[in-house]
Amino acid sequence: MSGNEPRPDTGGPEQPTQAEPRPHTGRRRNEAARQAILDAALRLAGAGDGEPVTIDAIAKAAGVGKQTVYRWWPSKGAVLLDALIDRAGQDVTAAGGGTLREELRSFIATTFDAAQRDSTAAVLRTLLRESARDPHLAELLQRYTATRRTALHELLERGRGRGELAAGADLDLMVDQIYGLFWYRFVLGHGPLDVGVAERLTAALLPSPSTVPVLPA
Amino acid sequence: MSGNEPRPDTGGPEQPTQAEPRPHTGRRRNEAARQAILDAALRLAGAGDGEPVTIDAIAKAAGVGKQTVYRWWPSKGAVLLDALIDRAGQDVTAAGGGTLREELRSFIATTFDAAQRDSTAAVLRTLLRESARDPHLAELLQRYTATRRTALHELLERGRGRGELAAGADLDLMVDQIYGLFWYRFVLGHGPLDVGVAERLTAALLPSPSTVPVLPA
Amino acid sequence: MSGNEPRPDTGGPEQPTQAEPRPHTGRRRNEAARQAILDAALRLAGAGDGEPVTIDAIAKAAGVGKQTVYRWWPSKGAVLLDALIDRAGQDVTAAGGGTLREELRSFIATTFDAAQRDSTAAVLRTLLRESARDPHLAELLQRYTATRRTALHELLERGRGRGELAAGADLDLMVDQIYGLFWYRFVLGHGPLDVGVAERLTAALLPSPSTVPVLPA
Amino acid sequence: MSGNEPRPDTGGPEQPTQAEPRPHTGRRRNEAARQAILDAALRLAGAGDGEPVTIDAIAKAAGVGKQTVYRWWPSKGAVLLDALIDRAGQDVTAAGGGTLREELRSFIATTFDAAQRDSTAAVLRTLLRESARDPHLAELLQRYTATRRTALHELLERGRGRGELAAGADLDLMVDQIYGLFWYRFVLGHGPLDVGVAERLTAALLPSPSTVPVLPA
DNA sequence: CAATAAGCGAGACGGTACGTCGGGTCTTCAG
DNA sequence: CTGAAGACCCGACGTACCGTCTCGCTTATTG
Repeated sequence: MSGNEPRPDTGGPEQPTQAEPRPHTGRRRNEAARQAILDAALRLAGAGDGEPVTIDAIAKAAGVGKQTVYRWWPSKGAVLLDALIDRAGQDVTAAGGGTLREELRSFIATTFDAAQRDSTAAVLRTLLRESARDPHLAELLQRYTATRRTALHELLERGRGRGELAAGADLDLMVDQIYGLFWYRFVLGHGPLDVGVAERLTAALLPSPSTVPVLPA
Repeated sequence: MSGNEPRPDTGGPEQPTQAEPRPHTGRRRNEAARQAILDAALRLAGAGDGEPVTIDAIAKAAGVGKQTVYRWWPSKGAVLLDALIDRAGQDVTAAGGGTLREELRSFIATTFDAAQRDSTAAVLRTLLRESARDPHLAELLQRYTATRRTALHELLERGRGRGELAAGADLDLMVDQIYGLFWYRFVLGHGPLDVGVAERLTAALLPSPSTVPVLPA
Repeated sequence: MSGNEPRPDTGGPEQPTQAEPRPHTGRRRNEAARQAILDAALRLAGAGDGEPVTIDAIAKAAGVGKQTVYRWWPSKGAVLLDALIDRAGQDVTAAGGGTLREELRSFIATTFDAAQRDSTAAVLRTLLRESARDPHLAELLQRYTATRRTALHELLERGRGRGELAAGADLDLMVDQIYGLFWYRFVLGHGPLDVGVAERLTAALLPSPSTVPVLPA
Repeated sequence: MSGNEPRPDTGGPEQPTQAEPRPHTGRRRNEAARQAILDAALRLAGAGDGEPVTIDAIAKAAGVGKQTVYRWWPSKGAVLLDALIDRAGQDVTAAGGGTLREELRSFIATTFDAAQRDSTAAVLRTLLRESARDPHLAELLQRYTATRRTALHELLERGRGRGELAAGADLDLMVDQIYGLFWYRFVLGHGPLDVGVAERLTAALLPSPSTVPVLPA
């Protein structure tokens, strides 16, 4: 396949395909090993070739013993999730500072967009796959999605606080409509997840005042 | 997919746990074996004890050779999906004959309800689990969900035809909001899927005319 | 490999590799089917490609249902043995009419020769293979070898009757020395089975009086 | 973690029927597992009940995963052969120190005897069975028989060196007469393999000078 | 001539064993 | 004392044949 470049001190996050020796660090946790594992996990999960992403495969690709993986993560999926958060977690942090409508549309569009990037998409899919088998990962994933829901929920709350949303609006329902549609389309792939959809979804959730006086006077 | 004749004799459709011999049918497919396999699959998947639902287990529980399973279904999940459609598919057939609002609320509530029944829920979860590993099942599952979406889509179309929905309404988006929320909550289990939610979801999608004159004229 | 001898008409003429329809014969045994099965068995066993020679394979190659095989032969090996006897059994019939030494050498040489012919060799090997698994075939094979031993025994007896062998000679032992060496070399293939060996074996068993003093002094 | 009960030297080579846990040895091959596998293989093959001696059965009886068998042996028969050599190989080592006639008779008798012991006979038969299907084992078996032939050949050579055999004697032929008769009778079972036969076979191969005139005057 | 009785091609069936794969635990050994 | 290496036990996988079975057909014999 590809030639083996040295991967000098693992500051470099790129393993070409296989790993080569990395100095032991004695009694303390080897950060380089941790990085190598996360890298390898992302790389394999993101390869998109539908390979099963075995623990053995990750360990081998990272040039690491299986035990070193199990020592620090409880399951394969935990590694993946960790990798995802480490690398791709900050994407949708959705800086505020506009109308609710603008913020929401931006949030949704950014979410859609982040998931479309090939590597992330593959990792997400793999995560879902694995979470089906691994209850532990399922819980981690649930916790992770909870943080995303909370972020969105707070965005909506801020909007409601500014009076841009009816006081009785069911924010949880709105959040789940957004993320539900997102995951549903993401997993099944039967419909687009682009800016247009983000736009229309925003519109559907926040009927424009001119046509639909949802908001109190 | 296939019509189910009642399997008239054999009286009890319940094999307690193990099966008893069943007559050969020569070179024709043995319908009794098919039933036994589907029964066993549902029984095991619905047991809810989180057991992995092996093919060996299904075959053994059905009193059938493994090859007989593989002869007719390409994968474990295909068996489950077939079983699900055969047994539980007709639940949400959404009888018509009311206002769009009533029909929609009923459809959603029925969908939620069907998935809440323990046996169905377990089967659905097992299906998701397996579809993670098995691309073929994933496609089957996708096809199945497509039929459900179509059903819902037609319900909405009829409503629009009766003028109960704006001509420009994005029906696909609405469908995915509904099923998206459903699957999202079903899988993650972070929120309820009860009648109240069905109600509020309906309301969110069909704003009442008094408060929101969405409809023309 | 082996040339295809014509197998002149047989009624059901040439299967090239696969069979074509052959008329049913109603309630009596279909001789054409029998021939087709024996042919197919020999062909497969003699192919030498090391294929396992399945019953299914024989049936398919003969254009015959499995049951038709099982109806007439108790096991795969029985088919092979039957085929072998039918086709190749008469080879070593060892016409008499010389001195014992000449007859014996001829018998041995003919035996060696017959087994060397590629098609026969492969069938024999397959027979041995299968007889290891199939006790029934083992018995058949034993019966068959017994007839060969008897033939050889009678040859020796005739020689002894003519005074060409000591009255106390252990004919059974001699027979087994000959056939033992034959099978041993045939199966393991570590030594030749040619005319020279036949010659030397004969000499070893029938020491010529003139050269008898094998031992020096 | 590692608190396993001692079983300090494994001295007792007999697992009654089922095995008990054995300590891991980390990344080195587990010798205890190897022993357990060989023991189990011999035990099962020697049971004489004609059971097919499955790999699963060996693994289970040895308290070992199937993979551990396949990791070290290419086939079932290789295990058996290994076991045979390990356990029973030294039997016929043919101590020297007599006349050729005595040594040869002893060698043959010992060989016959070893094969008659029930456990060994069953193992041998199983080996033959398996070597029928497994070309790899066939080769191993061939190699093994070659070592036996060599041993016998050397015995004869030593005799010839001492002048007890004619310089032109065809030792290979003699060897194959001996082992040929042995295997022939062993496999077919149509004649005895006892001391008397050993005696007569020796006499046939080494005609005593005094009695040489086999042929009538 | 119809009815009967088999042989026949076909292939599904209940089983058993196969050899492979991946998971998670364990111990050794190099640094 | 860490981390690599990899053997270990386990159990599911999907395949290959086995020998049995029933079907629907064809045809020779019988009544």
